[in-house]
Amino acid sequence: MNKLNRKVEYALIGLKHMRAKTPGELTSVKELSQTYGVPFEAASRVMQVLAQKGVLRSEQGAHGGYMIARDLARLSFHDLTEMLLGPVAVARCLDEEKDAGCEMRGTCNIISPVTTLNRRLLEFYKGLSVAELLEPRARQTPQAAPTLEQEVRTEL
Amino acid sequence: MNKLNRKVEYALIGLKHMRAKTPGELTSVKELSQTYGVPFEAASRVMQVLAQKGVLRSEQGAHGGYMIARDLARLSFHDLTEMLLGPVAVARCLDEEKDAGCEMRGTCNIISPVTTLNRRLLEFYKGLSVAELLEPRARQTPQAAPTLEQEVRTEL
DNA sequence: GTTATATACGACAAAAAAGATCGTATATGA
DNA sequence: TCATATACGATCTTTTTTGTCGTATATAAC
Ligand code: SF4
Ligand code: SF4
Repeated sequence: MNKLNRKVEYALIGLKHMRAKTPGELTSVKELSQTYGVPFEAASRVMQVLAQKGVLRSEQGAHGGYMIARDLARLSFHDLTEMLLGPVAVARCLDEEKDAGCEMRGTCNIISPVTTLNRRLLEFYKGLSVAELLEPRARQTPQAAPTLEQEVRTEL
Repeated sequence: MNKLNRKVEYALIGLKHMRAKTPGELTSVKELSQTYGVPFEAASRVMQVLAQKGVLRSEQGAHGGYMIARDLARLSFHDLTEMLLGPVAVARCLDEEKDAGCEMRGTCNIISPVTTLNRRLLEFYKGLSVAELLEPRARQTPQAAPTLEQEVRTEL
């Protein structure tokens, strides 16, 4: 349920990688591909979109590459997914971009609940910044393996 | 992005339909199919799962059908999707049920962010009751939504 | 008891979406 | 000029989703 799209994963991989570099240092897609094993063409496409949207800045030529061009704290997870996958649409009848018609639009009794869910989910994604995702608040040593356990522990 | 699974839609359609009936009154899948145009077999499968999980009660025989058997205010959206689609797993490496191996598990740099996202999304879905979705006027989430893990003893 | 109608469920097939790849063009530093 | 980078349309493959079929079982109505 709710499996993340690969494009979003590639974006996060690239952003996290670039975040660790000194400002101004470039990252080529080849570097990402070799380091993390992501498919070159697919990742390249993602970076192109992010550059086009202003999240990254691209440098062409022999030693070109990408660098972060926007404060990730001001980039919500919603913004990211919208750039790559289009607007959040919990049901096909809510998707205005692609005219995905639903055959039971006339008799459907759950458009109201579905609209509610869509709104709530949207609020959730908009309130979650990419920076927050990439850098959890808890200070911790990067190399520790059992970080999964640590991070799952949430303060309530 | 984030399109709802049809199974969940069929469940919501059925639940909303049954909710409007007087207590004790049954609803057959045929009735749902004819009223809303949902495919019979698919919807039938969904209702069977919900009955098996205790959300619905089934009555066999000539004039059989289903009825709601559990307070929907105590059924979170997370519970519903878990019954029908398995646990929320934002990335395939987080899915423990199906052994969906990821080829870049060893080199991946975003397991931490992905885990964070998964946790946050889980919290969101757990805090959203089906009753609240179906009937927006009564916003009564805080009541008893979070601690449902006792009831959802899934043993297969 | 027979029958009509309902759920129960495994297995298969069609459809849709996601994901990866190919081919070619363009920019630019060395 | 050449090697290497991004840019991007088009296409193919794989995976996931969705719907259908066939058969078994339960039971109320007759
Ligand atoms: S079933 Fe109802 S809610 Fe789902 S897509 Fe069709 S119309 Fe929209
Ligand atoms: S890419 Fe990283 S996060 Fe995504 S599934 Fe593979 S290992 Fe998990």
